[in-house]
Amino acid sequence: MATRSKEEVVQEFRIQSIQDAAMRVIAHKGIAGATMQDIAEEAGVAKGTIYLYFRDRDDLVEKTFETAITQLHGLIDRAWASGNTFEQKLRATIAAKFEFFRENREFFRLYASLRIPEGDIRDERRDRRHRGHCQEQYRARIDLMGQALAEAMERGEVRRMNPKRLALFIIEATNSVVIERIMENESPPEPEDIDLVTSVIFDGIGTRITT
Amino acid sequence: MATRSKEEVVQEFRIQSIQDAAMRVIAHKGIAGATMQDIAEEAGVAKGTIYLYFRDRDDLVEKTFETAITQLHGLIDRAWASGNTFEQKLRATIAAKFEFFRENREFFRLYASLRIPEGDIRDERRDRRHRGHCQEQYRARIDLMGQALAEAMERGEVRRMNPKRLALFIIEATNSVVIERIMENESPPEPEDIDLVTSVIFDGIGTRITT
Amino acid sequence: MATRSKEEVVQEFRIQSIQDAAMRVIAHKGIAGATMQDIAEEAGVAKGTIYLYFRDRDDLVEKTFETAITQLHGLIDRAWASGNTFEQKLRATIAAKFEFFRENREFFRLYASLRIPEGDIRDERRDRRHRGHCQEQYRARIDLMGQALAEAMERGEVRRMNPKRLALFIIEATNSVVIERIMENESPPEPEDIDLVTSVIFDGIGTRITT
Amino acid sequence: MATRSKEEVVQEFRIQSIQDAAMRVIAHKGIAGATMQDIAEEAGVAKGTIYLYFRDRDDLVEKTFETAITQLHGLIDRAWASGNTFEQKLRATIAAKFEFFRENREFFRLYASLRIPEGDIRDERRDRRHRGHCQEQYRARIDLMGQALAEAMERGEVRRMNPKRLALFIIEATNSVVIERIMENESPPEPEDIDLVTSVIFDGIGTRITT
DNA sequence: CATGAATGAGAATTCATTCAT
DNA sequence: AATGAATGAATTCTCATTCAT
Repeated sequence: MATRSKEEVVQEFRIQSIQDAAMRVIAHKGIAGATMQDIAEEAGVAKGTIYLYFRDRDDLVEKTFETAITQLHGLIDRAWASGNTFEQKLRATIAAKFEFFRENREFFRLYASLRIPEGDIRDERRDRRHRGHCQEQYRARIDLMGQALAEAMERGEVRRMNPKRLALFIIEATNSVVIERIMENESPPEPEDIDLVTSVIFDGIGTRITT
Repeated sequence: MATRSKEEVVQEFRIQSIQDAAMRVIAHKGIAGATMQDIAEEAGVAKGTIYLYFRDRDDLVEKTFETAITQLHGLIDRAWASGNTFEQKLRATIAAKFEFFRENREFFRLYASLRIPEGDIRDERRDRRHRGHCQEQYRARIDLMGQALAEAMERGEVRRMNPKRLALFIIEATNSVVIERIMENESPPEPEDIDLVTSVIFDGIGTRITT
Repeated sequence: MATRSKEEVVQEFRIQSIQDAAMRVIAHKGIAGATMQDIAEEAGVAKGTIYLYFRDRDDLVEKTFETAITQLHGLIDRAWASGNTFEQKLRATIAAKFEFFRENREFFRLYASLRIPEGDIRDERRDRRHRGHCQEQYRARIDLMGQALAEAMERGEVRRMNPKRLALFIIEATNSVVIERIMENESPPEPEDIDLVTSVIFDGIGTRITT
Repeated sequence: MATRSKEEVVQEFRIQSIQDAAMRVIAHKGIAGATMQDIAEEAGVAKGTIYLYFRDRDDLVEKTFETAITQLHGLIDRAWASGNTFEQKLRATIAAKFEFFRENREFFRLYASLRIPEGDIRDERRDRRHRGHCQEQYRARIDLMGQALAEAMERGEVRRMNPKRLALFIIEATNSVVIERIMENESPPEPEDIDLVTSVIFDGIGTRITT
């Protein structure tokens, strides 16, 4: 079994609380506006301390992204596994996202910037940083959903179409409502939004008969 | 006929070429990473020259946003007007977006950041800046689409549901594919993606019969 | 007789109106705060035009100083010549200063900075600039007053003491009231201040008998 | 005994040495000409360090003013208290000023600019800055002297006249000799100048008998 | 380990000066 | 002669990062 020394526990705690602080500050001031000083104050440590646990600012931001995304993905995975049909899975997944962002409003800015990395797209160095992990995770999630869709197509639950494209479409369309709910002052009740999204995704908006 | 003095023409040309440069640099380095020096060099003018045409960095970024978005919206409006049924309009609109971003790849970063403004969400001052115009335009587009949807519902072309929510959903879902195409090295042919998006939006992904 | 061509007249007019503008702007914004743009606008000419008449900013400021001071000194000289006794001359001189600054409130800042030049005291280059002319004029006035005092001492009108030191003292003491009047919102009537100054200078503040 | 932690001592030392550097640089280059870089170099610290102790350039200049003026006023107050008659007090005060400026030649430029603030006289914002403290102190000193004069008038030591006006006159007249001594390469011995000033102020320059 | 004072490279902005028209 | 757009050096201020305590 994994036995961790007291030092390791303390270390992990530090890392986590710094990342939490980073998330809150970034949520408040934006990624560019969040200074190391801000984050250190929010975390209740000295600026220098952050550098004991993170190589530099980029490293902190990246790791903060990853941790939070991993958390979210854990929730989503559990939600996904809970349903039987594709529709059930989708509903549960959307509900999971709603819940996560209800509890972690701060995270939305990190999440939104996940798709569009800050730096130069063509800058080779970036491939080993933000994109390296986060964009990769993003791709992986799309692939996962794509696979699930392909299987649902096999089973006849879902019409046959390009599954990866469809996955992307569904994920982003879903996210749009999540982000909207965060930015709004008051949103419709969650079930209502969940119904709308699943309903449109499954049955479309049209009135004509589908064969 | 358009009567503009030579000075006005030169001025407009300068403004446009600086904005174009800004767009390229922002696309390359991100909004936070784009320095005035970068933009000036890209535009082939001196740093100080930019300040002859834009109050400050924020003003430049904002105006660059606006100009590009206005361009895009012009295209979209024309596309929208070209169709008869809601479906035709939607297809044309998606095609217009594809075309615009095919010609203006740099713009995607500006466009993406439109939804999530930089600074503090709760900061009142932001209301008069980026958000002031761009977020407003974004809202206006959603309202427009919402109205069109409401009318289509009246006509029986579209199922009855919350039209504003649906508008948001459709716009963002559409955008997701647009952005994806930009980030990809090679995408499926445009018509294929247009088909997928319209088809899903209209008929859903499900196989069951809709009434 | 001095015959001036039309060009010379126009030229002098330009020079004068630029200097006037400079005086107003400096009075309003301070020497450091007055930009060439400000002065050009105030003068109703283009920035570049100023450089046709003045070598550079320093030259403009210096010449503006000089012209105004020469004006003031003309007034003072006339006032001085108008009196017979030293006391009469002094009273007339103070009255002249009051009048000049009542009409040219803007000038006070230039005048005040006359004593303490802006740049490095030890900077040799400055000797040929601001100090070159203005400090020189300042010295010359003190010498003049010193000489007048020496003569008054000869005539027994004034006690024997270091005349140059005394001249300095009288000039600055007088100026202090002039500047004060400018900075105040409402001052005592001019004659009152003139009485106070001459009376103190002549008879001192003490109550004991002077021999 | 003064109990200050080591940090406080270091901090005060830093503040003091930066202000000292600022004083020297301003004396050398004038207020407008003194850059943060200059001051940092003179103080032997990095530019950024200054901002750890002063909000911005204005804050540094203002605090430097204040500290030096407070020092000077301390000397003056002690000198003033040391005399019995008004004349003794005045002599001691002048001597104190001479001494202070002999030791702090650099300060004269700050001191001189105290009367004429930099910016727009009518600018309301200035009331909370330079003027805010320093002009206030200047006014306070004049009031103090005015009161002392009023009392001396009561006691019959000084003739009856507008005490505030007189105070202003005496202070500025005195200062004029102080500043002159600084600007001169070689001045008369201090006692000589002190004698001249007190003598003129008390007995005037005239030869006629005062009642 | 933790700290936070110090650093200095780098960013935005201003403005005196030039020069093509 | 007059203009004013363009320039870029110079200035203020910020903030990621280091390192002595």
